[in-house]
Amino acid sequence: MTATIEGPARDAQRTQQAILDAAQQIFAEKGFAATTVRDITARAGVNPSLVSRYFGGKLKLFEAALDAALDARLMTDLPKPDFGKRIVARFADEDGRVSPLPMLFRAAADAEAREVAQHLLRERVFEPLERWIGGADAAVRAARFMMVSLGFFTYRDQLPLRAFAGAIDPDLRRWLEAEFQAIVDD
Amino acid sequence: MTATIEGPARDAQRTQQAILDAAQQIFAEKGFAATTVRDITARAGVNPSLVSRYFGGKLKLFEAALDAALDARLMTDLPKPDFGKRIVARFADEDGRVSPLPMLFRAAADAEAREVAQHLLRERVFEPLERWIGGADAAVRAARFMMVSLGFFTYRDQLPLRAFAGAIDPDLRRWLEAEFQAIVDD
DNA sequence: AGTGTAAGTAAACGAGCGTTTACATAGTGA
DNA sequence: TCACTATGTAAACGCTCGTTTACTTACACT
Repeated sequence: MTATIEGPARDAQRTQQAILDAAQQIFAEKGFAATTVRDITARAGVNPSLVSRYFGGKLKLFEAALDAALDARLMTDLPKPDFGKRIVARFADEDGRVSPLPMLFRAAADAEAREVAQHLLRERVFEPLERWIGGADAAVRAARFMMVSLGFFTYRDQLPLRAFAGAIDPDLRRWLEAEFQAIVDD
Repeated sequence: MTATIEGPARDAQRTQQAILDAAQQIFAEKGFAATTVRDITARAGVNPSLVSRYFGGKLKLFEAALDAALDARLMTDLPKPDFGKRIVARFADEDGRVSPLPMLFRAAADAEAREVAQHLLRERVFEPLERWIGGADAAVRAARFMMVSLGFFTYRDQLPLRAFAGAIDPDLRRWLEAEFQAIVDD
């Protein structure tokens, strides 16, 4: 079937990675609270107790999963003149990998995971973005980015009332591109 | 102490109202999942079993609480030429009453309450707004309203990284006003 | 005044959760 | 080859939750 990497039947490192991978997927799908340890370990094919053993509990596993998913260049690698189109393309046209931003946004709504999510969001997303934007009002522009992103992801993933039957509505997409472009333009 | 309305010590109608009031407050504070039936009934000063007896369960109580909080004129009573400033003032400068919009947004993130929240959001918020805006692209404009509102409330209430130390930042406020105004302008 | 019913309470039920404990087993070095 | 240790499992613990059941109490009506 799958071309699994061979090796000894018991490998703690590989087991931890399997748990981490499953955690990233399921946390992204259902958020922190709705995801159970048994969900994750079932997908990883291991015993639920290993989450506490290897990661110190569900919350620590969540933090580790987010930390692993958070790429340093979430958006600050994009060219500013084309930022709007490029960031919407990255957000809307899923490129396969797990996007940590919705995971962070959803976790921020959960009381238990909020502290972890806020910390990572601040240090790994907001502040790099603020520095990248630069200028006197960089903080306000970064806040605008957070609001538009939050609105987009939440609306698309959690209450798609209209304009999201399959692909995103072209008019809505143009508006989003203009919004994001205006954040980096003068 | 309080000028309570007098009457018989046992009054089913008044008890139901007390539960409903407490439910509105606590659901608005903590969302659907994080609120327990015992939280609500403790504030109402009654027994937890009465939620099932009078409302048919926690979910039905949530629906009733939202339905009671949803004023028909959430925003479609505002004058369009001044819509931006007025809607931000209504959102930002809490006028005391419980705002049902954040309650709906937060509930939409919860799997169990999502159906209820989506239904109410569609029928009582989105569609009236769409009709009020009018024109060919009313649906897209209404979706823009949802996104900006979602972003604002979520950022303000759940991950205030910056620009929300106490009151809203003046620059951010001006941007929000312009965003909302652009939705109703041509 | 006494009785029937509505209103409310107390307590327990059953399920699901994260976590811990006790035990089994595979791999490794002497 | 044999013990030792790392790895993994099974089962249960303790807790919280929404809900149900059995019971008590206050009010209304004759």
